[in-house]
Amino acid sequence: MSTKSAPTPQLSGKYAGKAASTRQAERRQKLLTAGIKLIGRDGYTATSIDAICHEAGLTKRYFYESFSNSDQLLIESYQTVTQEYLNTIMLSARPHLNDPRNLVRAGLEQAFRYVEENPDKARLIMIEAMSVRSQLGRMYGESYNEFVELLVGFTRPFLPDDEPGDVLLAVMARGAVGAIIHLCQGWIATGFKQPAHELVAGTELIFDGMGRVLGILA
Amino acid sequence: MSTKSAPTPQLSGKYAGKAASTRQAERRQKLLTAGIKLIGRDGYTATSIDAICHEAGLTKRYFYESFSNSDQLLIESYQTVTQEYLNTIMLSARPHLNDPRNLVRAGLEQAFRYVEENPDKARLIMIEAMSVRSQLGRMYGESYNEFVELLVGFTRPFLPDDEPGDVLLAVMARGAVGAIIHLCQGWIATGFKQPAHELVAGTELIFDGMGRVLGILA
DNA sequence: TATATGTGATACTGCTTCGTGTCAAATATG
DNA sequence: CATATTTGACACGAAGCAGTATCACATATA
Repeated sequence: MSTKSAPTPQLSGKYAGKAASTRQAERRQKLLTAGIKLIGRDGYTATSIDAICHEAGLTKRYFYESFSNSDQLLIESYQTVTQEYLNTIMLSARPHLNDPRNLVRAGLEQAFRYVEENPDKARLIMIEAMSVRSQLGRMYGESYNEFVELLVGFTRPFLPDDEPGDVLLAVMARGAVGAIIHLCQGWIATGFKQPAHELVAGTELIFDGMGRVLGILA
Repeated sequence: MSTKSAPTPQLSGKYAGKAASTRQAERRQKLLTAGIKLIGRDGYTATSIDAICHEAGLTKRYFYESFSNSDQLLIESYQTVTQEYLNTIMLSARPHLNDPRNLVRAGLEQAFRYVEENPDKARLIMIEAMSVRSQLGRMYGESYNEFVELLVGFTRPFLPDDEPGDVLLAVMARGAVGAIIHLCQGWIATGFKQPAHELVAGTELIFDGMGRVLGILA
């Protein structure tokens, strides 16, 4: 059919000096950042795909290049921020692995500090993700289990032999995580009026009590 | 203008043997019941006004007769169910007002039992209300404060003089409520697989620890 | 029976969003 | 310069929902 010379130019896929995969990854990251910001600030239902693209400086075509729909973006935003949150807490706690009281204090201080310093991200993972999680069904198991496991991992080295059993220990850890989350939710909703140190101190007392029940603290 | 005789019939507003106000109240109740069921079962964003009206056996006209929009219905559904939840817990706890351990146990047992017996209602007040609450801004203060106050009220009679101060006591109470709510959220999301008594026992341990910290329990 | 009001079904307008498609400009390659 | 790909701006159809309006029928009163 075609008698054209077919010079087949541009096979590398480079554009603006970057490879195709690089540009694609950058676009995806921009969308993720925009999604975290807008969903965290305005809420999931109030955030349209168009708004995210506008915030990211891209068009819808590139949204669907990286995500099949807005649910996918929410899930990935959630996982990204959760991981970051977890990492900062672990980093703060790591220097005190041998001292239960300072371990708890350092972890709690960072847990609340991160929320105050990143209110949008905190709102995303602590408030917005909840409703969708229930509809998406899955992912609740994963949701805060990483925190629970972190907590149990920190606790285990100090446990005496007559611990109350893994089942109850897991329930207590989940409850403790719930206490922190709930306090943060209220803190966010009331504009961080209460000083962080009060929240830390109160939460410390709860952990203190659990430590006594578990036979870790006097 | 009008030379009509104007016989002014039907001033009572009765219909189907009932007064206008009665019929109106019945319709409102039907809508509220339908809203609680559907929002709790399908989620707030997935529930349209049409669906609520269909479930209630009414038409949209009567929805707007009783509620200005779906937010109003959600708020009222939330308040209604929350009050009911609170009442059942208070009823179960009342016989044990002089015994901290049994007081806690009876309250917790009912707190979890209600959730298992009324999953839709529990999902409404524990999951669906959260996201909207944050958007509606207000109402977080009110949200679980009633539970917190209930808890503090139950606790106060047993407190020694050297309690850690109202501020910390309030933080602890909010944390405790958060622990219960979070455990219930996970319980709902995983289809009530875990036996209720395990959740009760684990939560009891948390309360036990707080009781020790507060000087109530040995 | 005649009239006025309550009720139910449904149509309709307006709006928003999703997901896709089109087209011209920008950039790379020969 | 010529051609192919990438990009950005925007248009378009389909769908869903909110809120209102219309019309026929049912019920109450005289």
